[in-house]
Amino acid sequence: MSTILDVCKLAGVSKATVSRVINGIGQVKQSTRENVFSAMKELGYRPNRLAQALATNKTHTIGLVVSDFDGIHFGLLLKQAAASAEFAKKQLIVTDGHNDPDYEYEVILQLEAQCDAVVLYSRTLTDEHIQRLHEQLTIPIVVLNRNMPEQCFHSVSFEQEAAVTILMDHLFEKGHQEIACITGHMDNPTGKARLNGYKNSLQAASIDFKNDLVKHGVYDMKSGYQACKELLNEGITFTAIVAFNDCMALGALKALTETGINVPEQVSITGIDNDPVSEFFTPRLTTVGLPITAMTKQAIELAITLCDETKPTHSYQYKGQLIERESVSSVYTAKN
Amino acid sequence: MSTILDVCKLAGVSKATVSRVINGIGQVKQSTRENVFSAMKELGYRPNRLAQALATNKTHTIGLVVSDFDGIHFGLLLKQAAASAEFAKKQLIVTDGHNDPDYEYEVILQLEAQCDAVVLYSRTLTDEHIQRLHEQLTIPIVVLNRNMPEQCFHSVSFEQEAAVTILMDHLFEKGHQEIACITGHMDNPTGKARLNGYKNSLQAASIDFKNDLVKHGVYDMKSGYQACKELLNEGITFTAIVAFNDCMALGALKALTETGINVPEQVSITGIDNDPVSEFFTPRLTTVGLPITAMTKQAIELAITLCDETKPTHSYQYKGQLIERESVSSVYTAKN
DNA sequence: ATCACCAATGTAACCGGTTACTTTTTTTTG
DNA sequence: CAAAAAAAAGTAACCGGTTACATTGGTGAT
Repeated sequence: MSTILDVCKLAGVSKATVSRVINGIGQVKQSTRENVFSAMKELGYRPNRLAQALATNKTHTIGLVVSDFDGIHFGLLLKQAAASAEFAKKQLIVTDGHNDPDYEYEVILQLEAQCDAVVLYSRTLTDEHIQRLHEQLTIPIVVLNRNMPEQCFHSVSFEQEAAVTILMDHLFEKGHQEIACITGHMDNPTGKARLNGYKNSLQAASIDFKNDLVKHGVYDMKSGYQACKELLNEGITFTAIVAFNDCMALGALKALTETGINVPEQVSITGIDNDPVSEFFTPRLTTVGLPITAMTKQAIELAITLCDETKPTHSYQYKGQLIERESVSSVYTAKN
Repeated sequence: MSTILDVCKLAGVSKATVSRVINGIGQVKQSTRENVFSAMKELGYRPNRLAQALATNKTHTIGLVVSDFDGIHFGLLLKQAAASAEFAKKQLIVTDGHNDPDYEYEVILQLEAQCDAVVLYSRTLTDEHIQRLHEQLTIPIVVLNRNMPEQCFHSVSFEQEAAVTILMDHLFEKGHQEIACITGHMDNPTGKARLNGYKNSLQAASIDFKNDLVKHGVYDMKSGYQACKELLNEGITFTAIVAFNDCMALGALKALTETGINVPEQVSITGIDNDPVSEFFTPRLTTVGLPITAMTKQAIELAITLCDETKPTHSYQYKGQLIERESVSSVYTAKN
């Protein structure tokens, strides 16, 4: 790999001049500029980003940290992040935290010198972790898809509790009263908020909360399948399932189908996310859309803005919307 | 962010000594070492990776470039890549090429200064692109999941043609003769190889190739759905579908189900990949497993090896294996 | 006490760029 | 045509580390 010195020699000028040509700033005679360009071309020269970053203290890079690469949103999330970053001519570095908070914490600290800002989509870090990071890091953080209790972060979040409320209300409207719940991880704010949505909806409808109707999953199809099997094995009656994401809802769908239970005739199912695959199952899944693409766009763009200017912290809140398909039926027609 | 100079001042030693302590090389008196450590701790110091990389010409980073973030393998691919990299204490930088060969090419060149080796999982780059990259780059490349015509690259690939052959043989065994084919992108070696598999299998079985039975998709569910709709609309008879990946097979399944055609009673469907979701559809999809996790592990480990030593180029070839589930039935029992 | 040797530490150049400041060259102006 | 102003180019310090080499100080052998 050729360096700026090779270009200097070939073009017969100093480093400063080459640098001026590269960056298009300062005064350079047209003929000199052309010489330098042709020298660069001849050598296949491209500036070393590391050296540039070190000299300017600007990396033109956004770090994106996710707790785990196999989350369901990651297709859309990464795609949009990459698109937004490219649009602003920033490099995007994506790293995962292996679902291990300590490792993830370490990864983010490591990223500090390599990025101008970080977007954090974390499931495993606690609020305290994030708080500590915020104090420790000299680069701005944008927290994505997580409701932070205090307003001291830049964040782009989703109204988790409302998402469940929307589903519950929809099911109530259809006459459902015995509604099972398949949660996600309960060790983080998202899971807790969604469960609150479930509980509060029941309370608002004056229906007793029954612990037996709640099973815990981990957001993948398999755990949804297993949770549903448990419900069935325990002989609990329910006419509908609220799963905390589409994957688990589809896993539950499989469990019911396998057992010979018709969805939605006998049991209705709902999810959250509007995962692209949900449309391809039969029946197509009724769900609450999580606008991950829009949220990601917002977060990356915010991070990019923060590279160049400081802004007062602001939280963007997104709301879910009910997407009605065929996995829910009225309980009145279902009784048979 | 504190620098090595801050540590020097606080510990009362020179940069060289601090550097020795950081890297654990050279002679340092125990008491000095302790002083330096406590100074580092007090300051929350962590070495700047960029500066280290610039000074040593070693980044301890592996670059992973994918054509597009929303490919179906990326969950497993990224997860394994991250795991293998962490295991070797290397940083992993993941970048996508937005499905644009020129952009992807540029991205890879940019990565040169930031990585010790690159793993390339590209759908859009041509063989010539890769050849040129190979000549131009000073860091080693490992090509993942792509059969390179010549042996001049490190590569980890999959026997694409054989994967289709396996499926065709399976269908022949079950008595199928009229087998439709839903391809992926035909502008790259993978698609071409798989189509060859289809054609050659037909020829080996003395069945005429019919162009009408072949529809082109783009590896996602929607295109599988549409391809299947076309087949149906054109009124072509077929008893089985070979799709070039699971997603499209599942899209086709949806199209058939919707039309009231029973799978596998009336039409059998097969895919390629063994995508985790395939097990959750009804019927569960019969497919050829693509061992993406093992392949990724191999590729990353190879790349890591190549950071430190040059090795003669070697191609690792992986074979698919038939995973029989319920989406294929015998044509004899199917006739009704 | 002298010398050799080795452990411990420091000095300074270097990695590949950027940039404030200085010097040289060219152009403008009276 | 000389002086002033503007343009063009160069010099050298700096970013935050590493490392070859030089220097210092202490130890044991003679």
